[in-house]
Amino acid sequence: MAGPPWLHGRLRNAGFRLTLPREAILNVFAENPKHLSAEEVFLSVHEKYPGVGLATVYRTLDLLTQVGLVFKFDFGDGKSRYELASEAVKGHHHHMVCTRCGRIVDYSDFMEEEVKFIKGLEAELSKKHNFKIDKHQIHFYGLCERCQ
Amino acid sequence: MAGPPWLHGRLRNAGFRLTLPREAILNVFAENPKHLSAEEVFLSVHEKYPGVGLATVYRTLDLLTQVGLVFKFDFGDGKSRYELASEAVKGHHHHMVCTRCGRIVDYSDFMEEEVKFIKGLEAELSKKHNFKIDKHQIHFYGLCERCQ
DNA sequence: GACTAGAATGATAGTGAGAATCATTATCAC
DNA sequence: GTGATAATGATTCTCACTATCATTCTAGTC
Repeated sequence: MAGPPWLHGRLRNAGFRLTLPREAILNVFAENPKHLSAEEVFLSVHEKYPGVGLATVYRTLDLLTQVGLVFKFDFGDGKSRYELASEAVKGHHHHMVCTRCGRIVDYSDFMEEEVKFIKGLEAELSKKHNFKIDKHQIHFYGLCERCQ
Repeated sequence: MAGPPWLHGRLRNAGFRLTLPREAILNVFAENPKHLSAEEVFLSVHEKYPGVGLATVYRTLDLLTQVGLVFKFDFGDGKSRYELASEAVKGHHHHMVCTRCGRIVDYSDFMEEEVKFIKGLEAELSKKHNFKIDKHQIHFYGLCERCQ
């Protein structure tokens, strides 16, 4: 595996080593840019690299989240989901979650207004409550097209 | 226990029975209007009514959430949290979660602007994606005053 | 008020996501 | 290349929550 310099740099700078499982896991996201659960990542990695264990997947997902390469989401179905940060940034979007079938619909409409609004709110709240905000999540819940 | 008519009505209308555990659990929220985990509710109920089991607490919390008397939140610490809906409505607020100590800080500043903005966004999204939105959650994550 | 269908309960076992453990292996500064 | 030590894989463990089922309680009917 090549080991893209941006990954290498990102990990090394934070004092972590570049290993095959870590590359393999990141590649899964690159090939499948969606909201993946740890289980799904594990199955995907396992196809190409059967040696990679589930524990390593969990550890690596935590690591990548810490380092900021991956975003972690919780949509309330009992399992965390992960998404490549570069994807999320390139096409910044939020999520609508179907409370019946669990489908997650991305939307990127009105993001400019939304981001602008949220950033302003963040600034005000940080100041007033002395809370150092570094991340936000907005989720809409309801019924998707198919489940209504 | 008296059995407040609003509770009685709310449950009966939905085809559910009024039972002591259900009243007891609702009373816990009335006495302690915060974001309680199922475990915390269980311990609280258990003091006055040791007969009420954990399974019933979980079932009842689900029920109350369904009926709309209680809101369910997930702040990403592995356990769901619940809050009396009337409280939440009376003092509509959102949450900031400390990623170090897990503390949850409520804020109700700028709610009017926020609600107005979100409602507009909801309407647009519903129309465009044919998604029937009935609930939203906004969470800010970061470091609280004490943890910075 | 007694009777009854069936909803709700409590005790307990089961499930499943994720964390902890530890001996072994791989990375990388030198 | 070598060695310190970070990372891994296999496994076990934890713990929030669900399923099961015999028993109890609610509420409508008489």
